[in-house]
Amino acid sequence: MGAMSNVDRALSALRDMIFSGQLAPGSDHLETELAAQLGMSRTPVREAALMLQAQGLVDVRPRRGIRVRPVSAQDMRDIYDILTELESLAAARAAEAGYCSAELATLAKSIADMDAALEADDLRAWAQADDRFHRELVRLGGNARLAMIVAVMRDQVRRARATTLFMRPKPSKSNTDHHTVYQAIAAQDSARAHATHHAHRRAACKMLVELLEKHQFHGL
Amino acid sequence: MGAMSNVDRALSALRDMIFSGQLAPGSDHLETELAAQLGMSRTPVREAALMLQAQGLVDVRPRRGIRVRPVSAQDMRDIYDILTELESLAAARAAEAGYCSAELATLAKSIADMDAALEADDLRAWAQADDRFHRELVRLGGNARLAMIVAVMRDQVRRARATTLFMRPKPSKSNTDHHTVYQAIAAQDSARAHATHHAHRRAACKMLVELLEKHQFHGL
DNA sequence: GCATACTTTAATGTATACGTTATTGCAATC
DNA sequence: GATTGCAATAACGTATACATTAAAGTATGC
Repeated sequence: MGAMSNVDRALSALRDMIFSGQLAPGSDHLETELAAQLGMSRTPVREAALMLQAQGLVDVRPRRGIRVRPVSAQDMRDIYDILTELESLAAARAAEAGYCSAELATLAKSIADMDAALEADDLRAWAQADDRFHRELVRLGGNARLAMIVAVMRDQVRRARATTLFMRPKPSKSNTDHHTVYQAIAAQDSARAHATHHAHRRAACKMLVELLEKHQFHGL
Repeated sequence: MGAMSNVDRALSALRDMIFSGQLAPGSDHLETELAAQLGMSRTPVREAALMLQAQGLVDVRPRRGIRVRPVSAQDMRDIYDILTELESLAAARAAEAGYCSAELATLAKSIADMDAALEADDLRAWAQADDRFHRELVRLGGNARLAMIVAVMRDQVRRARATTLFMRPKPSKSNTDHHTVYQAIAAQDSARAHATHHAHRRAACKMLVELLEKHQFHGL
């Protein structure tokens, strides 16, 4: 059933450790140590590390160990540039696809959840719902490769987003943006979906980069 | 010096075999066989296969072997959608960067090479120069991640492009497009660089997809 | 004291061995 | 004849052993 190989376990364990900060950004870790920690041999750890390298989460450097890649403000700008274009394209394509409201239910639900979370001042719940919104939006775009790239880019900024979550201004503008994007998609207004989401992402990027630079984070 | 590991050798050998069609799209290949062919053990072949999977060139499927991923017309559309957005963004960013003409020399050279190749009716040379143009354009965009994604996407359509190279109409429009993009970048006209390149890519996509569908390629 | 060449060491890259497991072929049954 | 269950097999996932190699430490000469 649960065809969970050791490589899968290593992958998800390492991802968790990276996102939780248990493996700090910039820190190095030997294959042997990680293998011992995870209770398996070097082989699956090594393979997992290679996959994480392909996803830009670590650098595998001969004899220096597996390094957790820190994310600078410039990295953030680069990543958001990519996210902005690709997610906006997905929004436009979703609008063109002519989904009925039933097919947009998940998207609507995540927006409602965000509103509720904002009301309740529950930022963690808000962030989760925000995640769902963006994932669903990209799924509706109907381009699997695009979805994969976006997922990888989002993973790269996950730590930074989590760290800055409580420093940000209340994301009420964000919520109205999501509403607008939703309406544009429902109305099959491709151009508006694109434009609105594009602006939404640019604003998010600006805010995050300013936060990072203001707080002098070397690498998150 | 030449720090060539077996993994590196396997990677480049497999890439060559995939691009040349020696490993046909859709075909399966056992780790053991490839290892024997490349004169090494399974380990480096396996690691190389995992990397190629991350780059979307193969699927590694337990007990069915390493499958060379075929590219359908729909894949082509998806890939070109991504390429169109990201390369156009790169063009815009390159224009904003304010490069001097010396810094744009490589770009200019590749355009000149394309013109010369077209004049000489040397399509292979034209394709090579076209490759250089797009690679350099993306490099000038200054976003390393974007460059990497674009490279991966281009690799995925490489075979299909090579196969259809001699079926295409003479790419003279393509050359004038490149000129226009170059001029926009040199003039630091970000919007025009973006718009021109965007249109250029959309046209290329349309032409390729029509070719693929007309000739009923199942997967290239 | 400093630089250089050598030794040592430790981590990786690769090969190989082995247990596990999906698939294939075959036989028995309906 | 088709189907199901079982046995055989072959490929993979993983562990481990070994070779390679870069880095660190050490001794030597100046």
